[in-house]
Amino acid sequence: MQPSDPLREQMIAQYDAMSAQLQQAARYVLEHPEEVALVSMREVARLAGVQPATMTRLAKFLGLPGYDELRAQHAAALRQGGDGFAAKVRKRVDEGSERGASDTASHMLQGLSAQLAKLCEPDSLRRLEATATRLRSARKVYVLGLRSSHAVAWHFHYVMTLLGERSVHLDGPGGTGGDALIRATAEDVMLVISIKPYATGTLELAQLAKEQGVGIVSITDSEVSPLVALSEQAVFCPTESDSFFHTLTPALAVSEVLCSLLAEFDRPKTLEALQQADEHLLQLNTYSTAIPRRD
Amino acid sequence: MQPSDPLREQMIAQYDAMSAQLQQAARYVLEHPEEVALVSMREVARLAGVQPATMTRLAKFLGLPGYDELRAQHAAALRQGGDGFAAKVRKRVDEGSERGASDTASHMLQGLSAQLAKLCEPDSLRRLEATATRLRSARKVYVLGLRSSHAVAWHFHYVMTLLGERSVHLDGPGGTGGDALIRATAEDVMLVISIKPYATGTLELAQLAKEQGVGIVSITDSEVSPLVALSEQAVFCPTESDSFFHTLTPALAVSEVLCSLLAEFDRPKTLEALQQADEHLLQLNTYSTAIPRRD
DNA sequence: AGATTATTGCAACAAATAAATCATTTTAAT
DNA sequence: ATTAAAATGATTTATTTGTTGCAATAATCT
Repeated sequence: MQPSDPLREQMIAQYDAMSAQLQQAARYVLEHPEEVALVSMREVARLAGVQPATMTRLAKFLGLPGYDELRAQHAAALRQGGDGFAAKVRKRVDEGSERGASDTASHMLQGLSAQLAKLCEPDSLRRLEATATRLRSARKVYVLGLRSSHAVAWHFHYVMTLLGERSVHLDGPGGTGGDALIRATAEDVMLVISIKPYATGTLELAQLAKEQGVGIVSITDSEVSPLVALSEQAVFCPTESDSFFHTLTPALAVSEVLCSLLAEFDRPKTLEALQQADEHLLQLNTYSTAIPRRD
Repeated sequence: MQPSDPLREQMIAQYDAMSAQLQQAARYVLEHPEEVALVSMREVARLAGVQPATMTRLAKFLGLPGYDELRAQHAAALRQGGDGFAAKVRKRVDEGSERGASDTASHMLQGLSAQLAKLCEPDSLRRLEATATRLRSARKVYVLGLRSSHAVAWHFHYVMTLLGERSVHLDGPGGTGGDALIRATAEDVMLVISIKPYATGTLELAQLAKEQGVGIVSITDSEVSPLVALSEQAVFCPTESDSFFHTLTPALAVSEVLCSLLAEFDRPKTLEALQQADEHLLQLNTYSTAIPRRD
């Protein structure tokens, strides 16, 4: 299946050096790698028509400490194959192995990279497109994301602001964030961002908005997120990382993709809006390329 | 994964009827179907953070005779997906031929994925580690990021807040953001985040801080960023994307890695801080898993 | 508030597992 | 043909597995 599987190659290379029973076992393993990963050794032995002990001996013959290692390797291969899209990105994980803290960092970044690659699965793309389409049809877009999701919500709103005046960020000092919903109608859509643990406030506001007839679309972390029940459309993004915290990076990526899709829908208008923004910010001296000196 | 997986659908449908522990178990199973097929029940339970018995109970709740059946079904699904390598490629080709918004999205996500992978280069890792080390030595960490970088700055600050009280976010209503610098000293460090176009305000504040003796570290987009001249350490992250906008996703990823490295430096303290935060937020009823009803 | 129910954690259990050990058979060499 | 040597089969053993029963806890209802 995979030409880059060193264990497979080794089995093929050493096949002729094996005894009859070992060959029979090896042949079955080569032809049914999934079974090795999925069922017990005894079952594999039975299917291969050899004694259980033979499987252990095969593993040792290959220089492995035991059969468990043989299964582990096949399981790892199946995990990669199963994930499909993320597979090619993940393959470098074993190779990295520098040292110390940069090891942690590297591992984490590779994980994130794989997660983004996973978002390219057809199902995710469909959801992204549907969500973008729904947002496009809205008169106003209310953006809601509390606590950790605040960063994503704010950024989405910020970009939308550059694009036009349709976006309203539901956040404000003194807990007045929800006030902007007062005049929300069924023509509007609310983009809700929330990942586990779900902030109570987010769910309450989303629920309220829905009762007002506002369409809800969401970026969340699971099919069983409480947001799903409220939403017309939802995009799912992974949040796991091998650090102490959940990662927001995939959620932000999703948000950026949505912005991008919305911008693409009407390129001329987008360009015009961006140019307006540019001029405005230029006049305000918002940006600079050198370190300004103060008076 | 496959929309036609009846067990998955059943779990999603009955999710709301499950108890808390059952939900936690089900969520893990939904998000990691391969693991269910590949490792033992006790291991799955450990990974899901529930008791072994809960996995058995989940299986029974779903109407299955026992956990073995749950695994068998997942194994069957994985067998199909595993050697369905060809099927997957075919699906991808079909998808490609229809061209559209999902094409843009897919392309963008793959680009982002590649950019994160690129951050694993030795030079980047060195810079990440050095920056984390410098931040670690600080008495206080001032976090500064305006305009588009606000999202990253805020998120970094938010995570650091969960970890302890060393972080100060330089942002506030009415342009008072810089005031917190009043008592900044040479023992402190400022983390500045800015990408092109560089906000003037960011550069000004950073410059001011440096004159006060505050050490500067930064996340920025280029070796020739104006921040480099001010900074003791800098991490560079790509920002290009094939959309109209620069992407912040790599910058956020870098920020998350920094948080993670800082957390790793002192694991016991981190765990304690997180537990404190948990308790605090629990008492405030900050989080919820169900849609709350209002009075 | 008290009673009842459901939920959860714990520990014990029998079954099944992989590995190790020993006995038997087969093979090859002198 | 006899004897080493290797290979195979059977048996045993220490773990590990999935399950179940029971007490402690939390939630719900009257």
